[in-house]
Amino acid sequence: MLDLPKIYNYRNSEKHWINFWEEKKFYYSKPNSSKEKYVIVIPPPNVTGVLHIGHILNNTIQDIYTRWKRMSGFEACWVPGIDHAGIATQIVVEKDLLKQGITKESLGREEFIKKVWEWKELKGGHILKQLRNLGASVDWSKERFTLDENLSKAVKFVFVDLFKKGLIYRGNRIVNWDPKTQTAVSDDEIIFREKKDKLYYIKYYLAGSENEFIPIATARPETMFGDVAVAVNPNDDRYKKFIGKKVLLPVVNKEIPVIADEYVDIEFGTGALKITPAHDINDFEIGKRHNLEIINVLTKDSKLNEHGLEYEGQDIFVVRKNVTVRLRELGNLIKEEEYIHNVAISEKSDAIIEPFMSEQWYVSMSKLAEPAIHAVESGAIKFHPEKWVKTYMHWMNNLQDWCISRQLWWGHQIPVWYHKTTGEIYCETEPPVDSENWERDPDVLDTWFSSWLWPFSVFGWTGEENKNNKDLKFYYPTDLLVTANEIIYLWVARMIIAGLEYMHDIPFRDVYFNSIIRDDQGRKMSKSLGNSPEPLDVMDKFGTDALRFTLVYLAPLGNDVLYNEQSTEIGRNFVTKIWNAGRFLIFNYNKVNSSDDYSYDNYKSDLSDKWILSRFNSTLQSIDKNLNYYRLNDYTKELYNFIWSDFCDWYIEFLKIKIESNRDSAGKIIEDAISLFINILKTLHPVMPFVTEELWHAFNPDKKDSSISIQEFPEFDNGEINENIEKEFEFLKEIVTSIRNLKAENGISLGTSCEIVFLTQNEDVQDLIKEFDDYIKKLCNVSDIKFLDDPDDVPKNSAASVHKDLEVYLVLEGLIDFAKQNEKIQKEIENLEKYLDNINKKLTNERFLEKASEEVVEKEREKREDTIDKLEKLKQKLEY
RNA sequence: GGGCGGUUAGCUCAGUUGGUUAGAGCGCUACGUUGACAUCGUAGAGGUCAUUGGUUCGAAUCCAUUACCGCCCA
Repeated sequence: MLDLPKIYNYRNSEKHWINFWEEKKFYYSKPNSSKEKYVIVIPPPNVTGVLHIGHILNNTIQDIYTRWKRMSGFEACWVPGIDHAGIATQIVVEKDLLKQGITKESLGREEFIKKVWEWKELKGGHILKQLRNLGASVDWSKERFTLDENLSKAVKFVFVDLFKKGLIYRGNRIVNWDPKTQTAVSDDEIIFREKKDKLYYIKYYLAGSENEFIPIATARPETMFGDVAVAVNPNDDRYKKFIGKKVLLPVVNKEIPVIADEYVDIEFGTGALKITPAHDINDFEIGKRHNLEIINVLTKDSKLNEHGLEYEGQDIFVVRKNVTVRLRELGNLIKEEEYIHNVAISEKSDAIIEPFMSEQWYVSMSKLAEPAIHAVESGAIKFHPEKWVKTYMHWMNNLQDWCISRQLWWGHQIPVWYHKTTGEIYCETEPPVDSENWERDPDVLDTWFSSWLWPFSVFGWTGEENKNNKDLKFYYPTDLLVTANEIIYLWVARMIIAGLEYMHDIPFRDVYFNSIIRDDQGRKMSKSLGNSPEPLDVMDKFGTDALRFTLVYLAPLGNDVLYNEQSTEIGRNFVTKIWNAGRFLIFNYNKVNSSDDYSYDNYKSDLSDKWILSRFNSTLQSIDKNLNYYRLNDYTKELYNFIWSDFCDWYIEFLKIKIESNRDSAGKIIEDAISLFINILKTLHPVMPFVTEELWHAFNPDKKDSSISIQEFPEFDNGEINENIEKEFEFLKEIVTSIRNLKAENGISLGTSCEIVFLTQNEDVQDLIKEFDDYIKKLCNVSDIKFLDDPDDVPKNSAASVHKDLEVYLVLEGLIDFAKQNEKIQKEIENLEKYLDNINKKLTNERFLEKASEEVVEKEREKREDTIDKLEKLKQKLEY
């Protein structure tokens, strides 16, 4: 083996192994494997997307499971891909074109779409290339795009099928209208932002009256042209007398009724509400209940239409000003008040969203949802953490129909044609034969309408005709979905619905909702805040393994993660630790094998060897449990503690001494240690693929064409786990620690050699110390060890520590501060007395003795014995 | 307004079916460079487990209450 360089060059290592893994096609999967499959489909990122820190966690988790299952003998398959992101992509390309002075209208639909494809080929899907840097073990041969031919076929098939089943319909509803991009957007594409506005108080005079009026408070006077009623709460004494009468709508001079509705909040504003069903979702609902007319007063670019009288053609914000002026002139304006409220903004275009009546396509959800509710209720699909089941159910039981049409050009155009003369609707996957007589619906489908088919469309599903193709049969249903809880409705629920409707089976068995990563002040990472570290920079600065490890280590199941770049040091330091442990082993292997001072012989394992094997197997057992229960941070913590504390701090420290004191079998000793270390590397590989691959190859110079990623994941052996061995070794550790402690307390550096006296009557303890006296001497820098069995023989000038069946004395003439020692012992005695009091309280409590289990009582008795014993010895010490 | 979470060391968090003198990492203090590692080692200090009440022999853990914080939906 070649000695390792002092510093691990992760940059070279990462570049090298990424190319190596791809060249060797290790992660390509075949559907005819004899192995059991394990499948994950990636949540497809936007074609316009760039990698952010949340992607790193999400994809690292998918990679951990893919690599773990692959090493555990499964045919693992992780499918990568991207979605076409209708609005976002269209906006990006439109902006690009505008820079050259070109509008999409001047190009026409067909030419514009060509431009979008050109952009996609050139710049789109950059995020997948970034994902390569993460070491994602995806099957690149299966990369998919939601606008691929087959995936498009699937979308068309589903639309036509649902239409024919009567589950897709066209309706005139209020939608969230983005006046800038002129399309409907879904609730989920909207963000709310606080805005300072004004609340206008307006008199609506009672018809025929000069002085009686109802005061109305509104933030949107410009919509009054669409007012069809005034609503008050039926329990509001102020307005009871007006119910059923009419008021005169100012400016418009039209009479509208006063109606009663429980919805009206008596406390808010004046307690009277103007009802504009076309421009407010709540008004729309009230209008429906009272059978009111719907008057749309806006155009698609949010100007007033013909209902706006003299204001027709003016932008709504201009109208707001002008109407207010007019109302003041007319004497109808009572007052204006500052008003802060949340305004809906389009996430993609930043435009203020306008509730807008328009004709859109809808999917009727309630019937489709039933089996999807059952699938989660019955546990066929499991959520991790489980709490999201509640959120899911809450939504599923209050389902709204899904608006799927978008007034865009980029996407799947709706397969519906209208007859030019009869108006008849034709909905098929292929255009009508006499196409000259038909006009196609210009709208495209919501991007999620293709994403909801993702778990089977990626495997070639295009409809009924091939639902049993080879890939689907093998890969569907998939095993795990890893995603963010933000899209539980948007995507997860809909995939379950689609899977059950079209594959008659759930799309995945387990759903893991990964943590949301926030900055160290708890704020969401966002571009506008600039609080998101650039992942590629962090990877370059700390190493990819370091970032992967840190994020998983910090991400507890079900909670958010507060992250800042500096915390990546956790991972970086750990990588360094592992690297150096590997370097130490190789260095010693070479030393032992190149010198005549050492030889290879069989070696009978001692307590420390049995202990580390026991610890390793316990660790393996927990790893298995933690990965199965999706406790990923426990998986990393377990490994971190085992490697750092057990393997490095203790086992390697013992190993150094062991090799020197067993020179004839040093070869065997180091080989055993290396084979254990290689197994450790395998357990670490899923989360840290690069450094483990690098080290594995260093230890296996003859396996140049292979990879740690296709080795077998170590299985735990219950027979190696031995509680007694662990206890015994822990006692040994306690002895070593107590000597170091005595030295530190008395201001004696570890470098200063000194003498130790052990006082014990217990032969097992004596044997243990004798067996390891060499280790104790070296680990604590002790020159001499003596045994005593009579307390009277203990040297007067010594500091002591008391243990079960053992007292340890540090002999150092003249250097011990006895006052300080006594103080410390006194404190310990006080603590122990308090502790003993508590135990005694329990043991004298009859109800405790009655009701607590035998085991627990016995444990308390033992504790009492030990404490009394220890107290006694400590009190003796005080006498010196 | 409705729903779902959270509150444990200076900071970030573990603590899985109630039984530990409540743990880890970072930070802090002291000492240390002996052939893996200063991106390190050895040791130490640091907590009324948000409040109040209840259930229980026993509560950080279960129930209720209050306060504060966060998220989702309207």
